[in-house]
Amino acid sequence: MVRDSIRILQAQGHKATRPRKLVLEVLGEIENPLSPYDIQGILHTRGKYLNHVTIYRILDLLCSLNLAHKMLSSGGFVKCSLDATEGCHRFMVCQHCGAIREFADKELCQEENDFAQNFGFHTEHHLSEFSGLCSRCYKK
Amino acid sequence: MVRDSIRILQAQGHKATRPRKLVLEVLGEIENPLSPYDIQGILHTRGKYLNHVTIYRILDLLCSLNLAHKMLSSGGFVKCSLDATEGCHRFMVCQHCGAIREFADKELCQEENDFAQNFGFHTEHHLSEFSGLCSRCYKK
DNA sequence: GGCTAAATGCAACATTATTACAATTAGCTC
DNA sequence: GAGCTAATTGTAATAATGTTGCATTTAGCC
Ligand SMILES: [Mn+2]
Ligand SMILES: [Mn+2]
Ligand SMILES: [Zn+2]
Ligand SMILES: [Zn+2]
Repeated sequence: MVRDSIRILQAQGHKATRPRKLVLEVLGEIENPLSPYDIQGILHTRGKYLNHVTIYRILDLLCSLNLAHKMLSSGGFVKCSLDATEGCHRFMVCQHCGAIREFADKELCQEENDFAQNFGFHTEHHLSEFSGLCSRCYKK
Repeated sequence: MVRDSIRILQAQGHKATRPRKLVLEVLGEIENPLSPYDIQGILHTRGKYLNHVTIYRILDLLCSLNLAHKMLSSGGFVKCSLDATEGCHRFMVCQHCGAIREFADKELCQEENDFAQNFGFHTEHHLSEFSGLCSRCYKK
């Protein structure tokens, strides 16, 4: 996964730098979306330092290459996660316990593509967030 | 629309204050999502002043009552718009010209509800953002 | 190992968001 | 309509997030 991203990076003429590897490493292993400062914090606990400006720039690059994606998080912050699902990022956010679950579904994408087509809109990326109650919290 | 919101506000024991009326007024007439500072700016051009803290608090309240909603904007900021569509907020954002078009679709909601149900998730709000090319930019 | 464009770090700044507390006001009672 | 009071707003201070310009470093190349 991270290796793939680095290959794509290089194939597009970008360097495989230490900061880029570190950011990809974190994104690759943490399931939840992460803000730039989240990433900085995680790396900090591992004794690695990256300037926040650098992290912003790396995330911008990854997004522009579709290797990562910005999304709406429960708190409203910009987050990024590795783009394992080619333009489809969906999240279920529990309003009660805050749990976030990411998933992808190509059928929904198709429906959305068709729908947008009616407006002459050509869709490339699908982001969505369902808020409600997770199975645990719903039972209560 | 705004009148309705005020009624709901009062029914829940909240006061119909001048700042709340002003924020609702703006949200009700501007079609695009607005950030707290957007709202402050619009009011400013009309000779009305509201402190940004007040606006944040009002938007929080409106969201908690489902009278408004936070969303991902093209720039990644938190925006709010009046909730005319009961838990369904969908946006098409053109990656080229930045145009934002809001819409709602109950069929998509149904599909999403069903999908989430498979995970035991009970969906209450649907947010989605399609990014791609609007009809104009796609032609070029 | 040196060269050079690309990338990072740093500093300064801009914007957005939150907190604590004092001042004001909407809605109620009389 | 005047007075009362809890709710709301404004103010000030601060925190968190995001951007820009420029000096320094480094990856990829010869
Ligand atoms: Mn993507
Ligand atoms: Mn809503
Ligand atoms: Zn839950
Ligand atoms: Zn366009």
